[in-house]
Amino acid sequence: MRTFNKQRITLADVAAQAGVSRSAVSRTFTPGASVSTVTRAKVLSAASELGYRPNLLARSLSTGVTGLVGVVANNFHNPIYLEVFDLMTRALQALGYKTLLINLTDETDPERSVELLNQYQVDAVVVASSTLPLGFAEAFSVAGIPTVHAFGRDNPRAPLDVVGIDNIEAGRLAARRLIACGYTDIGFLGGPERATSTRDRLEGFLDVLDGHPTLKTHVEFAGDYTFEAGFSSMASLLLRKPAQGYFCADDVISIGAMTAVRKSGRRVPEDIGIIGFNNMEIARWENIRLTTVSQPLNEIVGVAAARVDKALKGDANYEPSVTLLPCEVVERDTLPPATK
Amino acid sequence: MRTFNKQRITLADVAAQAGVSRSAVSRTFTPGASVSTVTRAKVLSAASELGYRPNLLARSLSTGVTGLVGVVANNFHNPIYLEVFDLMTRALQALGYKTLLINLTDETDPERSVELLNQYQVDAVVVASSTLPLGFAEAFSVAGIPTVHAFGRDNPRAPLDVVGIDNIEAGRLAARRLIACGYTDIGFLGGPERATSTRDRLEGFLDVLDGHPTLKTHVEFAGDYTFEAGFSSMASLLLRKPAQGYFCADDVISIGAMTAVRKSGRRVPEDIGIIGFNNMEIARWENIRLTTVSQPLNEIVGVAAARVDKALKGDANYEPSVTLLPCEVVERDTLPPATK
DNA sequence: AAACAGATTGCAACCGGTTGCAAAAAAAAT
DNA sequence: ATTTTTTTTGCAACCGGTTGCAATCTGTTT
Repeated sequence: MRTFNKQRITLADVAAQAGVSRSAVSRTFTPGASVSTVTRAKVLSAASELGYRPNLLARSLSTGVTGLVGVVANNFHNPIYLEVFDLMTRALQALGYKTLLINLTDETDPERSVELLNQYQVDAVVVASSTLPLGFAEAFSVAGIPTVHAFGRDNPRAPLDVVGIDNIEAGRLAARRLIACGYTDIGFLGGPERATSTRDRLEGFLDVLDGHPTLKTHVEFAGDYTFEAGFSSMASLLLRKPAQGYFCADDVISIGAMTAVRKSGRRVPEDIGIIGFNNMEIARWENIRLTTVSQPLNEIVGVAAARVDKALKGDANYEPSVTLLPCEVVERDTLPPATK
Repeated sequence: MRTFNKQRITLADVAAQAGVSRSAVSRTFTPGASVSTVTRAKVLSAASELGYRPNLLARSLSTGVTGLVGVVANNFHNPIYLEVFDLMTRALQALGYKTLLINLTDETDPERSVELLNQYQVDAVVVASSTLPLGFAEAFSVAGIPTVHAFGRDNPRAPLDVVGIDNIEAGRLAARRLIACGYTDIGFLGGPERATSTRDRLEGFLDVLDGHPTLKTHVEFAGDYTFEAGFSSMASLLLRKPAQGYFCADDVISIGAMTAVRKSGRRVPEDIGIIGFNNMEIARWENIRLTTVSQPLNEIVGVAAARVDKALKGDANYEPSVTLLPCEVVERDTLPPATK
């Protein structure tokens, strides 16, 4: 059997080698502590000679800080999250934190999740999801874990950091763009009906359309952020009388819908126009070229990481806050040009 | 400023409340330790009354086990990894481990990574990448961290756990399938030329074709696992004399290539056939329907997690081993039926 | 040269658990 | 009822660091 040399050099070893006290060694590795240049040098050379690496665990135990940030996610089917994980881990790593990835796909009980997080001893958690019920982020916060909800929305019940986009405004944006096509019959094809993000976008969408009483409006929910959901929703819409243009809740849904339209013999955008949401990489592909609303992923993640940092650095005037970033429509080939 | 109630109930609190020693409490929470049923009951009730949760950090300090498993990745652009993360986190969570996601996208120095991992105090690491240079996994292993390389290949220099697919055999599989189309001119469109996965697949591919000296063979590298790479590689191939059918290193590359073929006015599979690799979700989409070689993701991840567990459980007859799982081609619409 | 302030150092307690060991208690054997 | 065996318990040391405090060492100031 192979054994791994877990035997590590400790503080005491270095102290002995350098001929100083353990405190001296500790202070050498604690930024801002008081050590003379000569002892520091002795310690440093002894340390590098022995290959000393401080045990972060032990440090955590006395300082009460682990540097672990839990990243909670529950949707591993939408490619957008791969990008989110990439950006998030890099942002956190750059700030000196470690990313504990927690998969809550199968979890329905906020309390159990809190227990999980507490066990994991995370300093903070960022909930990266627009579909996780609000109760979760709330429960984390109530349990005393600094929480920032990325892709979330304001939650008046538990004051916590939220950073995301203004979904209501995004809904308006899409509605205006569809109206600008000259459409008189406009559809909304949402994701999961219960998700607050969907509901907010619908609110903004209807808000704009309410100002145009002559326009007809359809509202439908695909139920899921998947190709199949988009495809079959659109397929069944096509059997009835479809609208002229649709705002879909997600690029993947959009592509499903678009595929259904084309399969029925109709053309996009000539017969039916489609505008998506997220501007994921696929949307740029030559065979897709989806007109879509883009959210500033990079900024959202950056702000989320910065909020975590601020909360943990014990900034005296830290207060949970809500940051809503603007979206914009990126023009491609699935919507006719704006004319009005 | 908001403060978080980090003040936790400790062993001592519970001991006092229950009227027993701290050891008794500790033992109650240590499976297999010696406690009488009556004290256990006292402790348990005191604990739940106070809401006691053992501090895993402190436990780790004395036991030397953290339960943290580092998952190292460096490619956040291929959707396949989202699925990998999903499966991996769930598998590890199910075994009681926590997933530390480590993004090595920007890292080129194995030594620095080892330092990172050591700091992170992980019990083990699973390298989830086919493109990370072998030196990394090797360095981890040499540093004494149990390492399993998922999607890796045998590395004679450092004996470590490897679980993946038989890329050579996968190359043979694809070659045979293309030959069965009756093609006389067959192409290989690889990913990054240096990646061992690509090289192995090419080896198997050529191995089969060597047995058919009458067939013409083209070898090309897209260089990157992206749509654009596939698109532009194929576009430039089309300017010269393209082969009749191509084995592409990845589904995303395949889709790029397929798009280029169609854009040039040629048809898939009538004019040019394509077989991809990975069988990712997109490959199933109605507008893609890519014939492709599927790798058993679920099994790979499952085995990887199991190996980690075995190494950490201190199984006496644990030995690093290489597990190569078989692939299979899944038939869809981008290759003509097999006739020979 | 004496007095004093500031910088450096080491001691020892602490973070919150685990565990070897010997004493105490309970159960079994004589 | 006494001795032996087994089980339970608490003490105290330990895991590897941090840190308040008092003691020591410097370097000034007078």
